[in-house]
Amino acid sequence: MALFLSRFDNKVDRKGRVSVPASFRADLTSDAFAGVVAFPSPGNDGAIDGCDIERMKQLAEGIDSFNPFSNEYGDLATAILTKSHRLPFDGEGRIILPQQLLTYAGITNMATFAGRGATFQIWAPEAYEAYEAEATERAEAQAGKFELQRRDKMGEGDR
Amino acid sequence: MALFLSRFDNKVDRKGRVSVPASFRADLTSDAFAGVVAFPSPGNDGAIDGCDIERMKQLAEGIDSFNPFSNEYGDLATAILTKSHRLPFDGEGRIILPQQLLTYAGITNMATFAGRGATFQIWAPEAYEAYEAEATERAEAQAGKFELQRRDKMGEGDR
DNA sequence: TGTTTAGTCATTGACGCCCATAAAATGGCA
DNA sequence: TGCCATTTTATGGGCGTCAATGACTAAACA
Repeated sequence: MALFLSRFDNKVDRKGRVSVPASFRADLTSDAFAGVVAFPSPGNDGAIDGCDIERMKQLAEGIDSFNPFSNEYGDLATAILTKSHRLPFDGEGRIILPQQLLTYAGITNMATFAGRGATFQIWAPEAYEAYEAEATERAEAQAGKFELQRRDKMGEGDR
Repeated sequence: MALFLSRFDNKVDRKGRVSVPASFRADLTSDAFAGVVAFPSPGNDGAIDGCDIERMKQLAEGIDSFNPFSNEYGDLATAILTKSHRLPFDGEGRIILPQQLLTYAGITNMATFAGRGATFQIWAPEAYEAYEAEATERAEAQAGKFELQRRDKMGEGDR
């Protein structure tokens, strides 16, 4: 599984191109596709979720396990799959963020890449600052709970 | 499995021809057939469901292997299979949408292609806008349910 | 022979690909 | 530990190619 860490603030040029952090690229390059899959985050308003093609395939297969003509399938496909974009790397490891995503995230000059383990997010720097402050506060409040959760998971794995 | 993503709004010319998004074409081209299989969506009124020939075969087999004496599924099979069209690509990757489907979907000048993973849909742009708004709202309300589903899937994969 | 239908060619604008430069990180060596 | 050399990364710009679409021509039908 991919492991995206750290924060990077990169420039968006006139053509809408952004360098994807070099440390992310290896995990985003496979035989199937070399680039990012990006979509408006269902969880964080103003954030773009990014992941590799494999993860998106898993997501699509998960959705496909519903009846294809059901509301569940349609709603999830519409909220995620139709709003997703394949963004291939150019020779320099850059991607072009579509106008739609730039507008949604309020990105103009700079884009903040925030590693989140299996996925990452792309934000307008100011928006990320605000989010980080809130999220950090919440994380501290829930730190104890998280430790417990993690120990349980690891226990399962050992069995 | 095919992975159709994103949304594309393409022009429909006087003869009912539309360019299929280039990124869809690879997944729609096989030895068996190069083109789209299209039928009125059983799930969304006003939408045309599109897929590759392989998926349609699976659909036909799925229906066939299910209780063949069930009226519900018999009707559904007839509705889908009889109303399906093979729409081959021309030299430029365009298809001709039959009058019947154009009328059904209310498509005149423009057609919206909406990627849905293993399949995609074709809409009149205005109709899609309205649907997207509803579907996104419902999806947000059910986000928790979806997360649960995904976690189950990933758990299975690890075992 | 007029009219519709499908296949082929032409245009234009966006995007992919390439090269150049600058800034930063890394490693070697004194 | 401090300095220099080398490599990697980030960024900017130019140009060719391909996708989307419009126009044209040939074929089929009445």
